[in-house]
Amino acid sequence: MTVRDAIRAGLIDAARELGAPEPIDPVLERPRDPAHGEWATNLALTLARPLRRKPADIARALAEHLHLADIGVDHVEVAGPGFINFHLSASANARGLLDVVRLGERFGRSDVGAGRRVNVEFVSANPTGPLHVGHGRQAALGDAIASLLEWTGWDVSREFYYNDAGVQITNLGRSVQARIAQLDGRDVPIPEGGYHGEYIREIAERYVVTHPEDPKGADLDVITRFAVQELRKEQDLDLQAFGVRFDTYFLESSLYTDGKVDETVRALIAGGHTYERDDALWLRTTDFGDDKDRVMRKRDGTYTYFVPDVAYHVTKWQRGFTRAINVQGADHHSTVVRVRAGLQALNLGIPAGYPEYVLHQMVTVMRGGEEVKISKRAGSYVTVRDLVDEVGRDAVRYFFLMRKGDSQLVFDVDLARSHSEENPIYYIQMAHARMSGIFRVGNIDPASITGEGVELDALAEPEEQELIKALLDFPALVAGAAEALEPHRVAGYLLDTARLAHLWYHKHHVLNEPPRLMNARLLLARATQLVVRNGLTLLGLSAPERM
RNA sequence: GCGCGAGUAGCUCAGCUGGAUAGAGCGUCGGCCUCCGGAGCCGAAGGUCGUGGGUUCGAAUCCCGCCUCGCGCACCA
Repeated sequence: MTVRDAIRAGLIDAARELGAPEPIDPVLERPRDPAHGEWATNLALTLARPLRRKPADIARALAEHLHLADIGVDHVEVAGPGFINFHLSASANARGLLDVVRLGERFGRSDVGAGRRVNVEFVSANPTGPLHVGHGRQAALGDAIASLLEWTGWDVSREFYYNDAGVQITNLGRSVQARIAQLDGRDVPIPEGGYHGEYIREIAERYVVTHPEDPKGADLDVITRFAVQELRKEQDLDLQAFGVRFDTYFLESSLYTDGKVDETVRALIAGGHTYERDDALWLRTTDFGDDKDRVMRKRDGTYTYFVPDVAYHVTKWQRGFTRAINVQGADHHSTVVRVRAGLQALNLGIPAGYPEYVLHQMVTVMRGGEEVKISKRAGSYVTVRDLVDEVGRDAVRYFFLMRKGDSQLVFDVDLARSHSEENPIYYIQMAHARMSGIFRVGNIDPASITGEGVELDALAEPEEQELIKALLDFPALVAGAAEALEPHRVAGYLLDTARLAHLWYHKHHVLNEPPRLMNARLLLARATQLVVRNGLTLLGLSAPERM
């Protein structure tokens, strides 16, 4: 039992003695000001109304009923409008370090997920071009969210959905076909809505080489399949460079070949929320909160994109994912209501909030103080691989994760590639490297640090007490970030913790101190190394031993 | 016009799901350390949290109106 849990239990008992109504759920938080102790609760403030007493009186009464000396609470004080502050002894605060080294790489994990299955879909780029910076943000975000869920006990499956059917794919094939014709000396323009990038020309060149039987590019089907295959290969290389792996690649085309789309349409019609108008088939999505109804089947007999989308999500449900999370760019937010409406119209017992969406805003790239213009149509844009090649995988991933998805992200290439302490990823990794350096220089195996026999009250310096608090907060932070699906909290936490680690390292020495002090500080160094490493690992970042 | 998101220090952004005197980095200013260096340390200034109401013991956080910016508003995905 942690000190925090013990305080909580004591508060519940004390509140009960005062006649507080059940359930009693005291909130314990870290006071902003270290002078307010290690923990504080607003319990008295929340009990003021039901008990019809002044908060400060309740706080004093609670404090009198608390018996916490044996768990290391040095003293308790009532402050402000009725907060109760708990001041721990140095050793009580540091006791948690023993858990850190005991749990090692597992410190920070928890089990709220209880092994339930969750599907995390992200990137899902159309195979019509290389992955650009927006996909990069999504790859980093999706992978980190998946990782957060794993850390909190979920059975996670990472999924990539390929839109390899539809108009855009047709445009891709025609674009390549036009380039083949141009190679053949004919003046054929890129069709309207087509793709102009240099990579299209390269695919055309490869097609001609690998398909000697079709030098004029007559077979559009074969060309299209070839182009999709080539681009998928390219995207795989992009993802590989980024260190992201998927468990499942789901092809939209399979929904057609397996009859899932027709099946879904029949089920939607049977569900009674469809109607015919103007030679088209409509779904009454307004029954489920949409602002207007949507066409399912167009006049030309083909389906609109959201029909296969619904069919796709039915397969997720049928594959046993009672929870599904989609990470997408905010420019796709109009699909949210439609997909959910489609699923509701099927009457399959799928919850109304299924699937969950994490939408992220746009990315702009800055280099030399100027914005790098991105234009997909003109074929000039920064790809994920360009970025990884230029600044390294860790910097790219961290920069994409350090802002919350809701805010637009400015990617400063110059900062990302700099090896200075202004660069947050460098600064964090340096903290880890420094801790590792202590063990290297001292010729001590960090894994041998168990904390056994360490005199914890030796860790009495303010920098040590602050660092310890931060380290012990890691599991709660991971749990909160996972619940909110917000990896940026981990990124920010690592930066804050690294700062505390550097401050401690600058001011105090570990090696060559008297044994009592050295052993205690080795424990702290080991715990710091582990927590920073665990956080980096969680975000898909490396934790170098030296830099 | 409608929907979603954002608006917090000069700049880039946090703010732990409603708590105490709103924080960090960079930048600015002042001081210190330094054999070497793409260095380091300490301190200070800097805020009507876009704005006007509301909810309550208490609001940057929740609700409503308005303003500004971004993204969407196709029988494209």
